[in-house]
Amino acid sequence: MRVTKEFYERDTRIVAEELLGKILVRKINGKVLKARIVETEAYIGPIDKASHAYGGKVTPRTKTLYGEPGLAYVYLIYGMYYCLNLITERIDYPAGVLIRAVEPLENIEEISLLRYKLPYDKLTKYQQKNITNGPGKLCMAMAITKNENSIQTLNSNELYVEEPLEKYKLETLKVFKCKRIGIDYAEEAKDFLWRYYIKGNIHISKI
DNA sequence: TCACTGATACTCT
DNA sequence: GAGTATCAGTGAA
Repeated sequence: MRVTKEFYERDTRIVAEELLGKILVRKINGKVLKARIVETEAYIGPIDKASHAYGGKVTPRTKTLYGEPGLAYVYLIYGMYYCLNLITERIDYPAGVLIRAVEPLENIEEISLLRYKLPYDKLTKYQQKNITNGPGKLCMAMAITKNENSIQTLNSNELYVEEPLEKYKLETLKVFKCKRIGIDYAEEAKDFLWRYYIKGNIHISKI
């Protein structure tokens, strides 16, 4: 079951928290990749100096942030890496959730090839641990680029979020909150506790 | 395991 | 032209 529009039409912090444990689905080369979302961050433009759309700033890049809930917002960072966000709340309100880390569940072979060009059993322990534990890494591992920017994940069959199947449900889902990462420039906003992760999961980017 | 650093290209001023 | 919601490689412990 795919998550609904109503799921995204709520406070960004609630969406960020409830995305934990959900399944990110990506269809590529005729294969279906699935991964559990284990770490997220909320970005709420109007009140958040760390957001690209702080203070209602509109540029060609941030246009997607103002779009419908459920849209994918993909942007390039540091010239080399992509980051995936899901748009929340409502049209003309620039807010979204950054997916920071996932845990591969299905077609790990394909994920490994996309990420390292090597089969999974050829990876070092270090590579296996680092396969999807960061926003740039999971985009490499699931072939997400700026081509995927502005995809509506409520309609698309290429990229969307669904409820976990019974076998993928976590028995206990302990959520931890802390400060966000990599936004030291954001003054008071850098201290907001808008990063969420599943306690104890080894696939998060940083303790 | 940790701290440091260079790579890299796009976006906005 | 400056800055960036990051990562991998390096070298030291």
